[in-house]
Amino acid sequence: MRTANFVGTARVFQALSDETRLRILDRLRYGERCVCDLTDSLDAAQSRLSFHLKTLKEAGLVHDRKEGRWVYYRICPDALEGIDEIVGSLRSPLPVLQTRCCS
Amino acid sequence: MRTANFVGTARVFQALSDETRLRILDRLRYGERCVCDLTDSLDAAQSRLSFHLKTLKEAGLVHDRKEGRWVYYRICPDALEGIDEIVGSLRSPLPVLQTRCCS
DNA sequence: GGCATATATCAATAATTCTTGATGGAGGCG
DNA sequence: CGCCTCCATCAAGAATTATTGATATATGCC
Repeated sequence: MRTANFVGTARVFQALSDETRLRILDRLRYGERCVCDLTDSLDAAQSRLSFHLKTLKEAGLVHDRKEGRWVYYRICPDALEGIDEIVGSLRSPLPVLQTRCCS
Repeated sequence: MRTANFVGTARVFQALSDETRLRILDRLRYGERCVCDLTDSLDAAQSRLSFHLKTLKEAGLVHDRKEGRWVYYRICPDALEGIDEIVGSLRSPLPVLQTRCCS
C-alpha cells in the first residue's frame, strides 16, 4: 500500500462489491460487449445495467467505445493492477512493530 | 473466477470498500492489534471501530483472539487469497467469443 | 465486593447505494 | 422527415450501510 490512497482504493473495491457488477466483469473477460448484449445475458433492466456500467467506469475498471448506435464496454486492466498490489501488500506481513498494546 | 461465487466475493469486496477498514487493515499489516490501539491510532470512536472490525471479521478478512481484557485482531490471509485469484482472472483475458453484438 | 478498563451490542438517525419506470438524445433506416 | 433501436439520465422510493451515544458484559485490580 505504497501511496496509501485509501479513499481511491475504497472506491475501486466499492465498484467490485456488487454481484451484478462482478457478473458484468465476468462477461467482459471474453472481450468487449455492448449494453444490449449484457442486458440479455444478465437478464437485467437496461437502466440498471447502465447504472452499474457507470459505476464500473467511474472506478476505472472498464472503458467504453461508441460505434454507431452501440456502446461497447471492456475491462480496463490498470485499475485491477492497482488493487492487485494492495491485496498483495495485505498478504505480505511487515516486520512486527509491537505485540502488546496499551503499554 | 473459477467457482463464480459472485455473492460471497462481492461481500469480501464490500468489506474492503471502506476507508476506515482499509486503514485498519493497513495497521494490522505490522501485526496484531487490540481495539484500543486502533481506536487511538485511527482516532475513531470505539463503537465505530467495533462495527468495522465486525464487518471485516464476517467477511473472513481478520481473525480475533481474546487475551485478558483485550481482543487482538490480525489479518487472515485466506480471504485475500481468494480475491487475489479473482482479480488475477479479471486481468487475464479469455479467448474472445464474439465481438459484434446483436447479430 | 466495588471500581475501572476493554470491548460488544443496540437503537436511532444519517448517509449512501440500488432499483424501477419514465423520458430524452443520438444514430440508422425507410 | 418519421420511426425504431440503443443507451444515458433522472426522479422517487426501497434497501443497505455507517455513525453516534447509551448500555451491557467481561476481566482484572484494589
